[in-house]
Amino acid sequence: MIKGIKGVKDILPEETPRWRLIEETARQWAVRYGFQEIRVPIFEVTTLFARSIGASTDIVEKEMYTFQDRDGTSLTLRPEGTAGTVRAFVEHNRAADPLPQKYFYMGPMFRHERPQAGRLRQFHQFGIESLGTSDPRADVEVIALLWRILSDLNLPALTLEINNLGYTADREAYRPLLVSYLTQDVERLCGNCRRRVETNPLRVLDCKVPECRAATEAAPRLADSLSDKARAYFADVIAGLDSIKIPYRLNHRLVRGLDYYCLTTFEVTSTSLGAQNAVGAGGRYDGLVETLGGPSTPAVGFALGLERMAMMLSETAPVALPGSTTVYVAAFGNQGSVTGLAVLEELRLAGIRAVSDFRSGSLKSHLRQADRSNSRFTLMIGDDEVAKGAGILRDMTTKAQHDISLASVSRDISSFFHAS
RNA sequence: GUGGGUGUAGCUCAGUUGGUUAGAGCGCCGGAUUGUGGAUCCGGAGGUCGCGGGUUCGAAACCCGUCAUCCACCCCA
Repeated sequence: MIKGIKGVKDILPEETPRWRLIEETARQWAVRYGFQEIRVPIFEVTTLFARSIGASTDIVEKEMYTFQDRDGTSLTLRPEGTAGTVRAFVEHNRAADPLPQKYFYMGPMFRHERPQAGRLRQFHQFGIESLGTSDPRADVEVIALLWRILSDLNLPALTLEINNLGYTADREAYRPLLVSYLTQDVERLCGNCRRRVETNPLRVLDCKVPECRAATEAAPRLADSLSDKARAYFADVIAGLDSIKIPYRLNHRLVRGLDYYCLTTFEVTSTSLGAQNAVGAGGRYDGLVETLGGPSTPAVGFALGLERMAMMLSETAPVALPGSTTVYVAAFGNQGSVTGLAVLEELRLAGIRAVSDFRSGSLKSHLRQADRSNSRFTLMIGDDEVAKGAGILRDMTTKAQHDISLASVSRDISSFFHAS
């Protein structure tokens, strides 16, 4: 038997209503906030991701699905959505468009990681990018949208954490301070963090290993190295969140994994998720557009993990199953079967939801299927009915039965619906 | 990449210190006087016991390997 690929899941019909609810809620809120949908390719030239996400990140170093095209160029299945969106923005010179550029997207992402609860190799994200606005209110708007989507779905036990990473220059100034502090006694750090001191010292701050947390407790804080401009910007973001009553918690340890973030970073986690507890996260990335060859363009955005949302949704609200079918056509016997097929089609053309189980030969088994399919009515058509030119419409709850002329089924049934 | 748990019917799981044709519940199909559903009763279909070796007179069970899956580390949405 050919099986699906490790870490790649099927979303079966029982689950799709839940997914639709999530997707439609996200889409609806994004549109309400003035975002427009963009659809970008699922694979891109490898250098796009290497350059935007950061060459020394785990994603680029060991998690990308990279392969060669026939002409030898290196292509990669997108591990996240921002790079492709920004590439499209630059490529189509959207910066020249005077309107605020606010996009949302959703779709599959790919990362070669070890599968775990809430972590898959093909997973789905809903993301938004607000391009061209450096006003703190743009940050607030983005965070508000994120919070609204999650709250609207009633997802449990959510916490929004926010931090200020400052400008690149601020981090440049802070980095040596932190490094010299950390190198004082490297022995206290976990193996990973010892390496990080060299490669990406800021990441040491949000290491979960208790020893590392203790070691960094008294470390110099990025907040103290921030420029006045960065502080002022962040203060405005905070004030904005307060004014529209978005609950948040400051977390000076919050350092995002992707290289392109600056100033505002944020993350929403839930305690109901297990180890992979981030539902959504994002931040400002003012330098990225320029890095990718576009004009200097400020930007903020976030991404939501759809399967993590789906996990949480199943705990709280069981989503209604697909709406019940309306008419079950029970066609049996030689003449009945032939007529039934035509009637079935006619009902559908008339906009009526109609089903039938072609395996059933007896009226009894048809009725069982009708019951199982949750149909409100069953239209019974046997040879006798064909001879009479009238089928029998049975209301499955009241068991009342009425003759329906086969010559004008769809019209007669429609009027019958309105009557009942 | 590392560690631990689990692999028996479509699903959830039993299977006693290794012992005959491997079971249950649910689901599925059929029947209970000839064309009327859900309940009940009866019957039926469906399993290479993940796979490959090994130990044994005998393995679903014990040993080794392997694969899959889940959870955790790591990392992240």
